Amino acid sequence: MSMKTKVDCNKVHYTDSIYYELEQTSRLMKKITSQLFTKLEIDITMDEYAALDTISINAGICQRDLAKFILKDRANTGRILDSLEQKGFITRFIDTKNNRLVKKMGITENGLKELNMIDSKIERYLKSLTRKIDPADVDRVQETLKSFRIELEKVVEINI
Amino acid sequence: MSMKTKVDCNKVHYTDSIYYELEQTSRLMKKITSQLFTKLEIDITMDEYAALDTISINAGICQRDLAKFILKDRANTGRILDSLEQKGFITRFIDTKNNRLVKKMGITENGLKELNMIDSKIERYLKSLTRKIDPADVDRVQETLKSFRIELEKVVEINI
DNA sequence: ATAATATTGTTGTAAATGCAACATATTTTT
DNA sequence: AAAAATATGTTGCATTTACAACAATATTAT
Repeated sequence: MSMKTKVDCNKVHYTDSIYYELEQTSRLMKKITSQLFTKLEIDITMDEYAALDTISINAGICQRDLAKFILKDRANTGRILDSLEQKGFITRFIDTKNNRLVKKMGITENGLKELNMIDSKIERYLKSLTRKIDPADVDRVQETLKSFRIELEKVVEINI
Repeated sequence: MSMKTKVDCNKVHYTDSIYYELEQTSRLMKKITSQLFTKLEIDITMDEYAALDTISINAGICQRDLAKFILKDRANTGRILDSLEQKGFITRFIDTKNNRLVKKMGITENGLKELNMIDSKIERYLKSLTRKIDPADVDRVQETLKSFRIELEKVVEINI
């Protein structure tokens, strides 16, 4: 056996790493959710849905803080909010935060209705995805991912 | 305590689900890796890197099969390969698979050199990301993610 | 045999995304 | 007080992406 072959056999590949596994799984999950939204004729995007849910939890949040939550830049966060506002699911108002003028927002009655409607529509579909996995494993993965994400947040340069 | 408040407190939010945790962690990881590629002045994209690694493992793979591996559509897979070929990291050649004409590819000497160079450059940076996490947890998460991904692959409609 | 369907790759296009530049207002520095 | 730096949101643009349409070839159905 040549040295070259031996080295190649023992080589650690990026595509076998947890980083790539994470990306692949996430990409698949995103595609499935997107297909679900289309199939169920949900009339907001997945990003809008995530933003709406975040707003429902953090009432009166300003745009930049929301951007940090949803990991989008300020530009695209603004665009997502334009769409949600135009559809009547949120209201935006000028306020101050640390003596600065900011645009805050809140979910509307219709927005809450839409959010609950989507939740109830997708719940059983999403749950069925993990039916083959031990629920304890699911919880453990979520916990570890969260710890991992918190470590990542310390390292990443966020210029939002 | 009003019923409304009680219901809202017990509400299960999408943004607290493992699906969203997965997306958030993956987005952060991608951003960090991208910043690393810029910082280390690596002159191919992350997608090209993943494709190159996949090609190095699956010599003689055709474009469509590669597309399935890297979860891109045929169009963008072709574009990634155009770039890798133009940089001299892969060679493409016409061949047949099941009696069909296909474009197969292989990694070049320079491509392998580039791949190993990138691997050695990023290895310690990536490893340091999980230094606060128990290695056993990392392995377990990767295993569970893989099982999860395999389940997802059964559900998703892949028209590649 | 002819038509319909399937496989593979490419091209075109519209939407999403990130990034830089800008506008406005406030704080900090000199 | 004037200048520089910071915070917040918007606009413009170049890149990425997904999806549909197409071209070429092979298989299957009628």
